[in-house]
Amino acid sequence: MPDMTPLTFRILLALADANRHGYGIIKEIEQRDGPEAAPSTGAMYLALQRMEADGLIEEAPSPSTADDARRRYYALTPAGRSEAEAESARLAALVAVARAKKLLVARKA
Amino acid sequence: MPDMTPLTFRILLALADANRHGYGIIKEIEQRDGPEAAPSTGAMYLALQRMEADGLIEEAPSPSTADDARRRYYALTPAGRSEAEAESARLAALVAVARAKKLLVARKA
DNA sequence: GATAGATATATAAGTCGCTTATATAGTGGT
DNA sequence: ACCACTATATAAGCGACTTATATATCTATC
Repeated sequence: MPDMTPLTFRILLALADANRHGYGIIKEIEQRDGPEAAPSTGAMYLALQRMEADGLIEEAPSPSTADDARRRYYALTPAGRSEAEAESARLAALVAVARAKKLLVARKA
Repeated sequence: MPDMTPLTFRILLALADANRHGYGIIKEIEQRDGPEAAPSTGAMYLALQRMEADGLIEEAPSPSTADDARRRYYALTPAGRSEAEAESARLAALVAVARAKKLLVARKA
């Protein structure tokens, strides 16, 4: 199995510190990386379905009783966290190569 | 335009410090990341064609007169280098988030 | 100088994930 | 009431990758 898609990793990353719902993940990416980087709703909900089927995430209870009933929250499974860690390490290694080849000027990560 | 594909970035990365030919890039990735991470020949040559059409790379002369005549060498264009730098920065930012969310234990990059 | 295995490039068929578009409906502010 | 925003979902189409196949050269060994 080669590496996961960039969107899959971004979703795992978003869920790493808190359970979130699809639309909330989109908004989080939008705030952090700008509106251009935000995935479409179509991509997001298809990705969530696929990731749940793959056992990377699972549905979680709403964090508040007064929450919007439409929201479907997701949490990382142990497998999902493990995959996220593995991909993080792979990306970190890639960034290290980029730095060695002078593609990154300042040490930012 | 969203982000480039992982394969595209790996190719740009491979060409960042030297001109290389398709098969050589595959072997370089295989040595650095293991046999599982190596792209298929089908993916490689299609990617090279696409990237040349997109102006990210261009064909370069053989580095040696005694070289294998079948090899087609490629070099980064200025646009290709610029894109590689931009994607490197994006990935570095992503790795920084992964580190902040405790997905990376040791500082490796 | 024949054979074998690695090297090297290329393309077709099929799969899969993302884009674009559309649909539906609840929520919150004025 | 109205309207924009929030929220999820699915279908059609496209593009990138996988798998498989084809072809040919190079290098080592016998």
